Amino acid sequence: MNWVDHETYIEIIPPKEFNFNECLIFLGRSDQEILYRMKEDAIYTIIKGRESFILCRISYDKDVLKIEFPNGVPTVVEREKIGEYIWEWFDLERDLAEFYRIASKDTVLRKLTERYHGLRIIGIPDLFEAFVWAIIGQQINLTFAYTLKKRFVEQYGEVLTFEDETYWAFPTFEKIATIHVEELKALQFSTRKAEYIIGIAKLMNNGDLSKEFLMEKQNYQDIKDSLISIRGIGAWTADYVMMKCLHQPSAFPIADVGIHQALKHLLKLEKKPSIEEIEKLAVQWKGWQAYATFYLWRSLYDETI
DNA sequence: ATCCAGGAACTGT
DNA sequence: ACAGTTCATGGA
Repeated sequence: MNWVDHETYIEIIPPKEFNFNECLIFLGRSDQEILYRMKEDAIYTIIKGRESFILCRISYDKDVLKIEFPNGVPTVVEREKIGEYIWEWFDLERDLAEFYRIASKDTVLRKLTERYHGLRIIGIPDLFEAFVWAIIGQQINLTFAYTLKKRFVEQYGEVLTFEDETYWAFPTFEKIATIHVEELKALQFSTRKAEYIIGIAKLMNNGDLSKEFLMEKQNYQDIKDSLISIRGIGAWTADYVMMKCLHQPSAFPIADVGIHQALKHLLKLEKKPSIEEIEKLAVQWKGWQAYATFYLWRSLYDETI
């Protein structure tokens, strides 16, 4: 992490290919989002400190990310931890030079990387949150997915109120490991999804599953194999989590209907491409499938492309 | 009403 | 290993 601690606030110096406006667009994509809010070109969210939650205001000026703490300044250890979280959240460690080199020679990606230059994968650093969001999103429309997420967070998450605004933190696996399937069904989760989510919370609570455990693995396939062995996690969810949480650049949720839609639109196809057709296109994306996917998703909420 | 949505497990071959 | 079926629930 490249940062400067100013004690009452911190600054994060992102790599050169970074577009903060794209972060604002991505994070503002649903008005049902509950884990962060946008105000005056800044992002407000709460991040867990040693004991309490710390309200963070993230803004961008003169090529630097500025993180302020409207609700009180955290300790130096917490400030560094918050910096690391944001560094990871916006995938600032990644050097995009090779991706852009590949993209410049690719008919699909060239347009996207020109248009969204500096867009980075906005991740989900918390493993449990990544699992839950992926499972919620299985086979339902995104609008309903956000509704379910909002209910879940409001029911089991922690809340912080500051100056008449309410900020929510995602529920912990410790908490969800103690609830029952019927409770989630009451929030209109399907029986299956309720079982999957509580099952994963229990695995994590027992220490049988953690981000550290997964990150220790040597390669993409090892991680994917161990993810798929978990009930409720198929190929799509495994790749989604590897892309959004585990920073695997080769992660590629190829069955994703969003990818299919984006390609159909970009290539002006009559119908959505088959998996085989996508595999053919994606040969050139090798090593950067996760970024290709994220840029394709980005094009879905762009009317002008 | 009908199709579909950022799928996965289950069943049968 | 592969294909077809079932589950599940709201959005458009």
